[in-house]
Amino acid sequence: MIPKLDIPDGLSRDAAESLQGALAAQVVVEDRLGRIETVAGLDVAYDRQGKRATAAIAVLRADDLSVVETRTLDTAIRFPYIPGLLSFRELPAICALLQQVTVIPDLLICDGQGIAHPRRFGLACHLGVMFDVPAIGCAKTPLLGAVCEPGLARGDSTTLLDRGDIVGCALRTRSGVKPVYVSPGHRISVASACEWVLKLSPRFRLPEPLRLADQAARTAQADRLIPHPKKPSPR
DNA sequence: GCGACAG
DNA sequence: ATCTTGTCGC
Repeated sequence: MIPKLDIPDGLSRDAAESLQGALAAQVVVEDRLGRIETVAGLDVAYDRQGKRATAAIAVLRADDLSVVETRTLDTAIRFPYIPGLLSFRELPAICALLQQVTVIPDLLICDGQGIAHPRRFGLACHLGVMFDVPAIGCAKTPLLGAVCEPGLARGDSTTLLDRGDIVGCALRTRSGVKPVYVSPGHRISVASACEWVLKLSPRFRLPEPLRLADQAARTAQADRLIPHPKKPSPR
């Protein structure tokens, strides 16, 4: 599958922000899900010098959370980390990786914000719009918004408000553990995004697809420094 | 102007 | 994100 959009190289900060403002109009914050059989978690790990990035994807079956496939890809970093412009740093690697996957998953979850963003166009939105696939942003800390502490039980949540808009929610996926910050990326509502994240987090704080992708990215990053392939991938 | 600021 | 040791708790 070919993404309908591309991220130019050597983009200036101003140009990147303008691009977000324009692309934000394409985001659909309503449920346009279709049948969801596979869900994928996407994450990126970096080396110590901040030169190379390893993107990882973990594809799971939505019904029983069994792993369908895990894949990683190493690339050079071309954009610095700037709050609000994370997608320009991580998407090149993620997109390249996603294009290697046999079948694009029915729902994507990434480590970062969706519309809970200054220009309503966080990483999850950019990814979702590029591939025109339902996407959810699930961050470990909020980027903005008035955040109230949700109840202590698993499933408790509070809405994330910013400039009069409900942009997501703080969701407790594990009793007594810090909540995660969920916001729609594309083709999904705040309510559905929260439901999916909760459903995908039966045991740990982070949804299983994201947790496994995070794990895969770090392992691959470590193996890049010291090749220790215990389980060589087939082919 | 000052502080905050996903990964 | 990454650096970085031990430690408390289920």
